[in-house]
Amino acid sequence: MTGPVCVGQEESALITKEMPTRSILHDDIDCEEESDFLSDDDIDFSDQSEATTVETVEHESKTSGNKKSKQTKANIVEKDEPKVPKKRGPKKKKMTKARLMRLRMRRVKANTRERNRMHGLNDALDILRKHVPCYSKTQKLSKIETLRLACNYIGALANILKTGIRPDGVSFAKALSKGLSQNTMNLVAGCLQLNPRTLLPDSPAYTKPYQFLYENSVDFSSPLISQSEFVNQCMTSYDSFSPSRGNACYSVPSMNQIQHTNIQTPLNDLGSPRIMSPLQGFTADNSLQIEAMTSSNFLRCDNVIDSYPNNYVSMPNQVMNIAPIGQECITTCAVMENMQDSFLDNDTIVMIGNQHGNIFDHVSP
DNA sequence: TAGGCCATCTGGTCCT
DNA sequence: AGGACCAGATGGCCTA
Repeated sequence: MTGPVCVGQEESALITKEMPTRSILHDDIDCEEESDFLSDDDIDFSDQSEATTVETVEHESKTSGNKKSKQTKANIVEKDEPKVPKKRGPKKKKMTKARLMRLRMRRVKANTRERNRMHGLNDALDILRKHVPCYSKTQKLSKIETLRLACNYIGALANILKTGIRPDGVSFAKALSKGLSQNTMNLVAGCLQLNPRTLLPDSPAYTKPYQFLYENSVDFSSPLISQSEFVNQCMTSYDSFSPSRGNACYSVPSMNQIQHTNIQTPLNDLGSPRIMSPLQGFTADNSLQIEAMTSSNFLRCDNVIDSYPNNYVSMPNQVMNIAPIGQECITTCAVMENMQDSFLDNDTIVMIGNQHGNIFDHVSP
């Protein structure tokens, strides 16, 4: 914690510890008698520069010791400025000692609120840091980099869902790295176990986007697949391409960690398992656990699944229902992965979503 | 040492 | 009157 203030202390203590304010403390004012306080008409709390001007003028007149000069200056001001009718309404209150204290206390409370507000903002940013790829406790992303990376991440994931094409690691990393600093780009590259040079704009590593297709795909011959068969495939498949953790810093839990989390399959009115969208349900913490596969490892996105309450995947020529395939998060992810593979083979654009089109639109179940 | 990042204070504005 | 939000200012810390 930096800064001049000790957070969490009593306000009374804060009064003495906080930095003196320019407009409220007025340490230069002798507060012994009520008459010594200046009224609000004399002190402009809203514009320090104006107050300074008044002080300067008065100082000049004091040093010269000539009342006339002060009057002359006042006359000049009056002549130059158009006459303004006297303000109506209640007269401004005098700056009494009690009022001064109230204002000071109000400022202290406002500072506390502002601190708490910023702490809340930072807490939210910390949560966001954990949800973007390349989360690292040792190399903490700055605020701006976190926001940029999150934007890029959302865009990249949306692109995957929109096109159904799984990008290679370099393409994905490049998409994540748009507008990021060199340090963060290196971090992204490290997390994806890539050479940072491959992320340079003119890198010849991969010339086409999505050139490198992921190899560890599950054979998904039929869109309607039995639960047991699918789960078996998923377990085998995901075990095989679990990332080597190494230096990579992912938003945990990884697939291996969440694959045994039991989540109840929602039931319909008849008590049967409800038909689910491939992006619906099956999460460890009621959030989406899609793993966007890359050439090297996987990335993860959260908190999207609740936005996919519908039961189908639409394609240009067909609507495919996804059977309730299991009670574990991994299956949902596997469905997506396999569907991407099978559709990709047919060079078909996969539209995943609901009647309202936008996959990010929230629809109440 | 300059520059980036951050926490904090502050006053202004808007809203309740 | 008071709270939320915002942006500017300031000073501390860290790193290249």
